[in-house]
Amino acid sequence: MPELPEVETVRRGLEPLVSGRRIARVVCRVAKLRLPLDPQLEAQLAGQLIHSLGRRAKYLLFSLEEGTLLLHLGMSGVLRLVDPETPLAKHDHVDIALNDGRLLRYNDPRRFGLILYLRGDPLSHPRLQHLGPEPLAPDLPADYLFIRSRKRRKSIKTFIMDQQLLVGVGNIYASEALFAAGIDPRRAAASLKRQEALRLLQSIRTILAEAILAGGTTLKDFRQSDGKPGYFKQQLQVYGRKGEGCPRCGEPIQQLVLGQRSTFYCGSCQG
DNA sequence: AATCGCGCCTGACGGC
DNA sequence: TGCCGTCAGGCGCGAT
Repeated sequence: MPELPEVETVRRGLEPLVSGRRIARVVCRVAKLRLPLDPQLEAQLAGQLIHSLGRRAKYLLFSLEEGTLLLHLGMSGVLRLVDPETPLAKHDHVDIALNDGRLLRYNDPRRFGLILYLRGDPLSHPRLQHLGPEPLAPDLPADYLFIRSRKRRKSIKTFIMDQQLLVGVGNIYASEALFAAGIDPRRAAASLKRQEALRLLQSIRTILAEAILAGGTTLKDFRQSDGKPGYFKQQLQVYGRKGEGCPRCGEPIQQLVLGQRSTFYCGSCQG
């Protein structure tokens, strides 16, 4: 569900509210998300000061006095700061009570999310160490995508969604970036000319940045940390718009499946 | 090494 | 009304 802009939106919303707070206690109501929750989790976190809230790829990283709390929202995870009297809803799996009385509440119907407590350097954890660069890093070379795409035969759309290549691009923004760059999602990655690959990376960066400014995209589940939806859905040009007129040329938007994921594009603008 | 397909879960929706 | 199939923002695994 959440791609980079949604996770970053959550991070920005929560950061000022959790930094400097102490974790009073933790309550886990479900045994298993993507992985079984560590039975020690409640004890490991209790009493710890939260130094800061960071992000790597689509992971949130709570930097604690001792170690790091890693949290991934999966497809349907929602993390919100709520008042303690807020009634429990279905799929409210974990509460992290802070010393100011409020609760960080994790809700996740599909339970593809992940919550993990790590000691030591979180970036060297197996889940994080093979991740590609951050697309919004200022020092990412403009020709990074071009260089890496040589000899890669898979479709350019599945290629840019590969988190080992580049992090943060999921199914929505992959279609959007390819539309913005005017590139057919079915083309082999290696078939992109230099200028096309440069344009695509630039489109990815622009769209992710704009989506962050809009507070992310809400299709159904996603909520900002204050409970409001993300507003980038209104700016989606092709995703979810099969049959509607292309915003550029008016031809109907096409839909197909690539790598088992729905893909939207304009057959006439994206060559 | 790279690529593909599947499975993990629940819920919403459309067709019959 | 209900049942059934399909689909959904992610990721890791095993087979090829």
